[in-house]
Amino acid sequence: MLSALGHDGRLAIFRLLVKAGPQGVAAGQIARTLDVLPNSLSANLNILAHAGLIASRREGRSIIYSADYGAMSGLLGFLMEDCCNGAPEICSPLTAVLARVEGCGPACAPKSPA
Amino acid sequence: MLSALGHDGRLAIFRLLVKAGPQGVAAGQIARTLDVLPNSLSANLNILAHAGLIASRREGRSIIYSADYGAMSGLLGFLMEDCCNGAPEICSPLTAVLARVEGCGPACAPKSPA
DNA sequence: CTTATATTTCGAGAATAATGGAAATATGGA
DNA sequence: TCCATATTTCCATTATTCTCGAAATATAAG
Repeated sequence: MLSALGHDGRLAIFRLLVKAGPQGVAAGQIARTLDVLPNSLSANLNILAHAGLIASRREGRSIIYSADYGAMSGLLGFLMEDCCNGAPEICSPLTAVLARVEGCGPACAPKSPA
Repeated sequence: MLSALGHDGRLAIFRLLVKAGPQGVAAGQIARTLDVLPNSLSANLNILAHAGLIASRREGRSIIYSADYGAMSGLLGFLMEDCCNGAPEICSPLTAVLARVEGCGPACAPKSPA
């Protein structure tokens, strides 16, 4: 997953998909938005999907891609536990980040642009 | 940073340094612990350092490498904010992770192996 | 000043990844 | 069936990264 995200284009794709929400975005629209060739995009979508970071579903002629929240959460959890185990200086600021985004919790509105 | 960590060997190095704490580990000992050639290690340490994830200091004949907690915290913060903005499903489990590592906070013991 | 230890730098070869054009597949509609 | 749209697959080229041996640098000690 880290190497999949360690690529400007793929990170941009993933960010776009996360911001788009669970409904996802069609491949063609991703290509237009990010101004990349459809075949390059397809290859990168494949890499992200193979890493488990995104999912896809067909809808008519389009194929809709969406971020896999669980996977990203798992990745962050792995990094945090792997890091915090012995390094509270890493996690401490993260509680502040979580507090700032504040919408994070079982009882929050799905979309509240800060 | 993501691409620096998106490499098995470098991730192993970084994890080792995080676990070692602020005192750091000498390059030679890293090489022995992870069983990698010293020149390969040096190249990877360079990549991690250039990404800002680790720092180095000379100590006698050895060069001691240590994890940069602030950089890792910043990376996680970026990922969390970039992701949570609109995706509480990602952050929600992370509060649980933070609660589990529990040592994370201004007033916690620096080392409490769970 | 020579020797030993620790680490880096250099350089070449191999492996891997990225890019982009062109063709192929899949779906929907006339 | 035929055409248009959407996406993928195939392929070759280029670029980047990885790996490892050998030499170079830096520090310490006798």
